[in-house]
Amino acid sequence: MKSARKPPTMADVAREAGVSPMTVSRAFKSDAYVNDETRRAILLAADRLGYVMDSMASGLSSRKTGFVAVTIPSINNANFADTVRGLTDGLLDKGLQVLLGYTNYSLEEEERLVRQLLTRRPEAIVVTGGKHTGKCRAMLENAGIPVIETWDLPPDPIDSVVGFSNAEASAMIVRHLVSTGRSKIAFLGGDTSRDTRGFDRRRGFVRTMQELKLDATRLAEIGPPPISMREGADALARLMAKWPDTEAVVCVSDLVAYGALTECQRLGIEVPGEMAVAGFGAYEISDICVPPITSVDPHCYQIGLLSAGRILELLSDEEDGKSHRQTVLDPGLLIRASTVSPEKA
Amino acid sequence: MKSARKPPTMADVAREAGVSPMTVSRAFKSDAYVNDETRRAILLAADRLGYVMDSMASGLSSRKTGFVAVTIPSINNANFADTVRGLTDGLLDKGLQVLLGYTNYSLEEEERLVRQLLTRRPEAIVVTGGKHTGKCRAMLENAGIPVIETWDLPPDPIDSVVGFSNAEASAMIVRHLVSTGRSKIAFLGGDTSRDTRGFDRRRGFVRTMQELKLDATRLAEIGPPPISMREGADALARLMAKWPDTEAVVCVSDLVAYGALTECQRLGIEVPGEMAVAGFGAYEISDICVPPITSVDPHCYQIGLLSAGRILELLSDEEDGKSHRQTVLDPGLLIRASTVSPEKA
DNA sequence: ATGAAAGCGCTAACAC
DNA sequence: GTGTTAGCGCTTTCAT
Repeated sequence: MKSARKPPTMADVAREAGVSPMTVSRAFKSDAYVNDETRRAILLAADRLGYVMDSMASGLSSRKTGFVAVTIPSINNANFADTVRGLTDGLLDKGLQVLLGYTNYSLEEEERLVRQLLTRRPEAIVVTGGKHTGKCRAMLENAGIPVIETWDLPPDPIDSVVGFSNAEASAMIVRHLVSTGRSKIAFLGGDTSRDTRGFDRRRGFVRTMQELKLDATRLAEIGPPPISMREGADALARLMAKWPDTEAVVCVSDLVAYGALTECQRLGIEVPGEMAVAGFGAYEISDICVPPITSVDPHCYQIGLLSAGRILELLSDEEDGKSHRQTVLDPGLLIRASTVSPEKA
Repeated sequence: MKSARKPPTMADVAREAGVSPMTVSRAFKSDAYVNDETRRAILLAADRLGYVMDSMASGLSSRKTGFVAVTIPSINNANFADTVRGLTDGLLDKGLQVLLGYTNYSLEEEERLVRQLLTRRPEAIVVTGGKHTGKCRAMLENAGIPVIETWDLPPDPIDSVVGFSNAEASAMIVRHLVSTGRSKIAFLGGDTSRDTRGFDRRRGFVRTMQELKLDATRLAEIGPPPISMREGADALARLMAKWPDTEAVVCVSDLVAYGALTECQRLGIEVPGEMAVAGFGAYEISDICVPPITSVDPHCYQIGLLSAGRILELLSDEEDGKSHRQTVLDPGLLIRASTVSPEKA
């Protein structure tokens, strides 16, 4: 089909309806003053011509593009997808559209992406994480729009924050495992600083183990993110080769945890009898697998929804003064059969 | 931080660098003729001011927004995420940016979304599926840009197609199961016309079973998409309550298949000994779970990559004549232990 | 309730 | 190689 003729403009609609372009413009805004009958006629004319507004031109003129830019590390990740859903849902009625990009867990790619996104003059920008290259941070600071850092609690926030403590998430898990009588506990993943959140979870593990006077050296390396289930399985195999008496594993994500669980099944290690397995992220898999896996729920969707709320707040209020607000979420601990014996559950 | 001052314009950079705005414009295009030294000076001046191009204004003027619009049913789906990755990767060097939206598997939402996306004047649009509301189809036809329908083989395509036969995917699975000696085969999912691809998979199942003179009535209903693993598990339970002698299940997706597999484990049904389980989508889960699940690989990433290629083709060539091209992919059958006994594998 | 004029930030087209 | 002019499609502002 691909009719190469260029689409009709507001002027075309105006001519068709016998009014001025300005009236057409008003007819398309729900709030503006237009005679009901005139509006109806205009909308009809528009329909006849197959007119679709040009929001690029509209944005240029009004200085409101209707975009909210969002960066996530990976599009293929249920956790971040949920956050994006929350954002989209929270912005929908306000006429704001999410402009999404992903960084492949790389700060350099984030810088490139942020520049590209700012090029579209979004009205606000939401980034995952609180660590950025210098240039990237500068761009965000100077963009003149609300900036929300999520999924983390940066020590020196750019503007607003909607996040949680990844270190504390690990601490919760460790305390839970210790309470079930385990002490030879290992951590799988989080060895690369590329995945800052995973790194923090590992730091939280080590710190908490040390606080409890336990051996915090059982750490299995996994490659850079995205981390697959397979890598989780491999990591568990290596772990058991090195420390065969390990009683529990804290995993950087549920995907790793599930991989580890399947590896236990292959190795004939009984879960939770001989080995407790815990994950992070409250992915569906950990709820339904056999046995279900204990996990931490970071409330991904809420992160998005709260970010949207904060954006709307910042966009309406002219309170440039009291910015720098932190919204701290409390991750929930989902205790399941992978860490507690059935009779105790 | 949120400095509310509005960002610098090209004119500001021009002043700072002592040149005309036009020269600044050229300096930012890699191909244009600008003195190397002048360009360097301009880029430096831009950096000093923290200048970031306004591609909205640029797009308005040049009639090239650099957007490729994409609609997928759900953002929380590894298959569609892979297609988007393929698209993004295929468009990256050409300076085209994916503008993503999701429809929640609803044709009405698709219509709303397509209108919103067209508003941004994308240079091409990629939609998932070949079924649309009348208005939506009209908008796509009249947009004057390349339209790619994916993940399907529509009988009456709008423009280009990059897809595969969902019905044939089921046929492959059925033939495989029959070749392993099963005949009492059921289908899980695909009962709602909302999920047109799932529906087609189910149609393919029924048709193939009938062709083979087998009972094609063992069909378990599942609610509207997105379909969770849990729903797959529930469906299997209902199926076994109704037809306890079922020997194999063909599932509308790997998520359903995995849910069914776990339910078998809970019910003490041995897979593949007492029950064969097959899925669709080649999700990672089906590769790593115990036993791994036989699946169909639709080559999601390739769909995206090929769509990107087609777009670049259509955008460069002025061959409006020979449009309507169909690219048909061949899904691969991944035979795994959930349908074949270990000794036979 | 509607219209006219000006301009948003950029680039196409042409001049030099 | 660089500058000038005009204008992309819309909305702001002011007038009526």
